[in-house]
Amino acid sequence: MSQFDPSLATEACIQCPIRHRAVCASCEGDEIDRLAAMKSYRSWHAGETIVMEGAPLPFVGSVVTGCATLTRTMEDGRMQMVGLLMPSDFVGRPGRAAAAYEVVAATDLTLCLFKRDAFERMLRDTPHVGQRLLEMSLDELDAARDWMLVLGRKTAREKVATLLANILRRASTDTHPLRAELPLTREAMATYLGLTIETVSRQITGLRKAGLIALEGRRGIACPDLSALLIEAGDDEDGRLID
Amino acid sequence: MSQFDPSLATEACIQCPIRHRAVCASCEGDEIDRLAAMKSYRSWHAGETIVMEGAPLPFVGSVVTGCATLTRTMEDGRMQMVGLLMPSDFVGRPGRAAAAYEVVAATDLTLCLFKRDAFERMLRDTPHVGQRLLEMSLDELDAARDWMLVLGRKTAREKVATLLANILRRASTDTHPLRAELPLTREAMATYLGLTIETVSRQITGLRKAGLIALEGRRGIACPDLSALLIEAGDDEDGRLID
DNA sequence: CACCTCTTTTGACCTGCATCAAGGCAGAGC
DNA sequence: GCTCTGCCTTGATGCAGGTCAAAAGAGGTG
Repeated sequence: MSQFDPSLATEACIQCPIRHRAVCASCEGDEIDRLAAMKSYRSWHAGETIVMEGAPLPFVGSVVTGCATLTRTMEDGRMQMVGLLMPSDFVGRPGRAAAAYEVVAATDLTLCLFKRDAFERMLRDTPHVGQRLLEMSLDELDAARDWMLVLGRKTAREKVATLLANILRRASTDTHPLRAELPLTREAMATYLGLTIETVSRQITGLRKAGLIALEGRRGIACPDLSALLIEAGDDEDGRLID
Repeated sequence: MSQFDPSLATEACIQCPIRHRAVCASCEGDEIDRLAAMKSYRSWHAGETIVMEGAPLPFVGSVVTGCATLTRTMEDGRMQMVGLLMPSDFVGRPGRAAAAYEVVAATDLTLCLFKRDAFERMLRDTPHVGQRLLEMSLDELDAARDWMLVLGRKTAREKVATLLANILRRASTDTHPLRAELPLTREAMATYLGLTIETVSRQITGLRKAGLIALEGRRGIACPDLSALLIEAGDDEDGRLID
C-alpha cells in the first residue's frame, strides 16, 4: 500500500465523497470544508487485497481512480465476483464493522476514505448525504439484480459480450472504433461471469473471429459496432449499463 | 385484486411501514398517526401480476402477508427471478416512476401501500425513515450479492438445497423436524435458481431419496436436520440467510 | 539475448444440466 | 365417483461448458 498525494485529489476526486459535487450542490459552504477535513487518501497496487472477507473494515469511502473488485468465496475455494467498483463508486458499509466481501484492487487504485464512525455521524447530521447514499445503494441493487440475470440465464458467449460491452461503454470516449483497456485479467472476468478462464478465453477468441471485437495486446480491446456486440450479449440495443 | 380489511392490519402489519415498529421506536406520537393515515392496503391472489417490467408504479410499500417475486425477462423469454419478497420486505423504489422488474404475487398477498410522492415527502421530512430504508436497502444488496454466488458457482443440487434451507429457516417455528409450506411452484424455483423445472424436480427427488428432506404433498416440506441440508448447500453450517 | 515466470490460448475429452417427450397425480367441477 | 386441467416427476438423449493438459506469448531480469 503506497501513499497518494492529496494535492492530486482536487482534480481526481471529482465526485467524492459519495459523488461530492452531486451531494454538495445542496451543501452550505462550511459543510464542504468539514467534509474535506475528514477525508484521507490511500493507494494500492494492482492485485493487492484491501480487506479480506469478514475482516474488520474501519473505513468507508469511494473510488477515486482505478478499479476494485468485490468477491465472495466458498469454503472449497469457488469464487464469485459480486461487484466491480469504478471511480465514484462507494466502498464499505455504514453500520457494519466487518467486510461482507473480499475487496481487491484490480488495477492500481486510489480510494478517498472516511473513518466509519465519523462518516456515520455525518450521515445522522447531514440528511442529504444519507439520501444520496440511499439513491446510490438502490442503483447498486438494481445493478446486482441485472447481473443475476446474466449469471442465471445467459450463455457463455452472451456473458462475455455483456461484460465487454459494459466496459466499452464505461470507458467510452466516443471514438470510432470504440476502445478500452480491460481492467480485469481473464481470471477476474471468469470470476465475475461464473465461468472458467478457458471458456472466457475461447469466447473472446470467438467474438474476435466473428469481427465483433479486435484485441490490441493483452488488455486493449476495440469494438467497431457496439450495437452488434450488444445484440450478441442478448440485450436490446439500448440495454442499460450493468455494474 | 381484492380488498384487504384494514382492521386486520393491526396484528398483521407488525413491521409496516418499512418495519414500522423499528422505525417508530424513535417516532413522536403524532408521527405514528400521520404514517397510519397515509397507509392503505391491497390484496392479490396467487399468480396475479402486480406490475409488469417497465410499467409505471405509483406506489411503494411493504409486504404484510404472503410472498411476492421480482423477475427480469429477456426479449426471447428467458426469465430470472431477482428477488423473493417476504412479510416486512419493501416493494418499489422511491425516486423512480417505473418498475425495474415484474412483480408477481407468488401466494395470496397483502401489501401495505403509500403513494410514492407522499412517501418521498415523508423521506425528506423524517430522516430516520430514510436511515431505516438505507439499512434495508444495504441488506437487500448483500442478499442479492449472496445470491450471485448461488447462481454463478453452485451446482443444481446445491442451489436447490440452498433455497429449501432458506425457506425452512424463514418459516422456522423451531419444531422438530422443521416444516414449511413452499411459497413457490417448481417453475418459480427454477426461475429463481437459474435452472429448468425438470432439474429442480430431479434435485428435490434426489434430496428426498438421500433422506435430507421429506415431502408432504406438493407444497409441504420437512427437514430432519437443517445443518445436513446446509452442508449439501455448500454453506458452512451457520451460513447466513439469503433472500 | 537468454532465461524465467506468469498470463493467455488452444486442444481433447467428459459431465452436468438442458431439451424433448411421456406419464403420474392432485384438486376442481360435474 | 369420473374427467379435465395444471402441476410435477421420470426417462432418453445431446450439447455447452468444465476439466485436464500442453503450448504460445509477454514481460521482466541479469
